[in-house]
Amino acid sequence: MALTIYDISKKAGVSIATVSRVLNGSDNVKASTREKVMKVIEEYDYRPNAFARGMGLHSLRTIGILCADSSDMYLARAVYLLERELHQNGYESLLCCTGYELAERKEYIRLILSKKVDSLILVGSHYVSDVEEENEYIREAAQQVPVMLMNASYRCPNVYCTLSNDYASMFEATSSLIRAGIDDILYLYDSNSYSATRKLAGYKAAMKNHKLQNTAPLIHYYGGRTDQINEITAFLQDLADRGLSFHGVITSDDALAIGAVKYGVQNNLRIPQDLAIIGYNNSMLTQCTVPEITSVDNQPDKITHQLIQTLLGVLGGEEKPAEYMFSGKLIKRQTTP
Amino acid sequence: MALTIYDISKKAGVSIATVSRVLNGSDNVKASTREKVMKVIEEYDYRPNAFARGMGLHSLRTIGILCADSSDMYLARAVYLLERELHQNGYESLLCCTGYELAERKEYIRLILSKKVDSLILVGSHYVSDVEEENEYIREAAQQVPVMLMNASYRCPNVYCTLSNDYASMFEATSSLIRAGIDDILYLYDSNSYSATRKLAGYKAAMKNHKLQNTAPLIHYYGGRTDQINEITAFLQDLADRGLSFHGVITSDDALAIGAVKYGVQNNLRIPQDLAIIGYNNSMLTQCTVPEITSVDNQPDKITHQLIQTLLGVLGGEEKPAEYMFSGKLIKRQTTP
DNA sequence: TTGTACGCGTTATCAT
DNA sequence: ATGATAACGCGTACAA
Repeated sequence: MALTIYDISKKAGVSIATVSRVLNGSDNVKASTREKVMKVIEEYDYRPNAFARGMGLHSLRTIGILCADSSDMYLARAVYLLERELHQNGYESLLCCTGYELAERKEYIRLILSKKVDSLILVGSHYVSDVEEENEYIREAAQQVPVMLMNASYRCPNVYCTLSNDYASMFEATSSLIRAGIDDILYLYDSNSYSATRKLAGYKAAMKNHKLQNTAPLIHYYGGRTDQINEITAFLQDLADRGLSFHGVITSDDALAIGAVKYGVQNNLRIPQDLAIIGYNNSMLTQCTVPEITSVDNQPDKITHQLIQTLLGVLGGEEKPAEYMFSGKLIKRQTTP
Repeated sequence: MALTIYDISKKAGVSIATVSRVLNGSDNVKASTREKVMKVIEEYDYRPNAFARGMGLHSLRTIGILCADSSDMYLARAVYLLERELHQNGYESLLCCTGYELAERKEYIRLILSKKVDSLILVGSHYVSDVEEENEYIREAAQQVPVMLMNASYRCPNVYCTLSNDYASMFEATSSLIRAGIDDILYLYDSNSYSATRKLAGYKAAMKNHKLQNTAPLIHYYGGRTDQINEITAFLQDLADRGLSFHGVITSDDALAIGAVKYGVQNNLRIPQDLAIIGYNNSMLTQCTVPEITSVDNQPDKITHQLIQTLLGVLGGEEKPAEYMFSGKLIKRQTTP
């Protein structure tokens, strides 16, 4: 059995209260006493029991990080950054891969809240739905602990959002192609999440802004798996075979853009002259093809950093803005003029 | 304040012992009593306090998943699979991104053990060193909880290993190129971990097996970041510029293989006739290039599944083998003859 | 089958 | 500055 605070107090010849004070860095301890106790603690490598500690403090300094799929490149990066910064600040991370189903998400959150986490971080905009009643579970969670949303926006007490301005980024990306003289820009996406909706809106607005109204035939949803690049290529090939004409492709994700590059190569199209391509997320995938892919960097590093800072502030009792918005950057490479 | 077991017991008109029995599925409860208690529990959505529960049970059903960097594609996949299967079996996952430094790893493990996890899963072979004293921390951890190693091997009581036979996979990959008539096979790697060492040994053995002794000039360590593909390409270009001749490249990771493909394309080499390439991990990267990359699938799905099954067995008090070894598969694509 | 009473290892509140 | 002691909320012998 592991040592308890009683054992240490006996060995050090003090009361458990004093040991506790030393442990928690209280000022009210004589230097010599503190030293004496510390010596015993180190000698026996004593660590306070986490459960008992949690009972006393009503916290184990643990944060629940929820994401649909932590093997997704973008989400994985976010989770990594969040965990590292939390750890630096003395918090541990309970990882929850909830999948994309609402029911599963709900159940997972109920469970995790009963484990007494200090806060919940919802990574990715899949957690916010257009249907208000599907967001009810967020409201409920926020009644117990602060809820942090990464890349989604939802107004509710005790919910804090940190996100990238996907609308503006996509507006700018689309506009840049139009300015280069490309009219028929295919928009390819694979999600209906909050941020996906914002991206699409940015594309539409840019097209409309340049009097390109009839975008409906150019907007396509790819429902397959994004790690099956060849299926994406086939999807585009099929569209072309059916007579759709396009000289630009903008995608909601770099993987989709890879499919577009392969489609172009496969059809001996000159890139970017015959086919310009812009991806999203500025992942390492953009460097994997020849030519390399122009993409939007929405700065996950900055977002995660701000999110954690906000969280620490909130946990410390500070008042914090309910929403932080960052701008993305178009990183030009070889698939655009 | 949240409800306690006392509140529930009062409302249900029973003692806390009975509520506890209902909660923990004891048989010794009359059906009608159980129903009565359950009704109250559900009515108030009562959840037992996790800390108090942990104290009683000496467990919160939490597993520590440690990996150097959860944004690495391969590790991210493994973490995801582990978390999902643990969750299905009623365990939560404490994620720890420890980085690649020994000191940091040690400190992280000490911390995490004090949080009373039921077991530690060390993902990736970086955790096992050639230097025995650098593995001391594993022995110590194993004295407290079962330690599961994914893709590494280390013999020690209470340590269980589940891994892929990287030696055999690399032996086979190398042999296949040699059989195709390629003698000068460059070996490019980026790690000195346990599994990296095994891979290299497999390459060497295959070369030696075919009387190709002088491999030293062909073996190269790339110390840069693997998500900077262009640096990898430049690295190979530099080797070629210095007069090194090679018609095959085998890499310890798919990202490195991407660099090789780009090197080939850049120099107008015919792939695979002038330059054959084999990657490792069979990640989505293999499908990102033209031509697509032949790679080794070391079946992370099977490994993680077995690892969890072993873990559950061990936690349940069963006797389990100390090591499980899986075979990899060479997935042939377009970069090999 | 059910209830009582104690133990678990802390933190926190009083005294002193 | 230090010590005694009461919570904290649950599990579980043991008793009934």
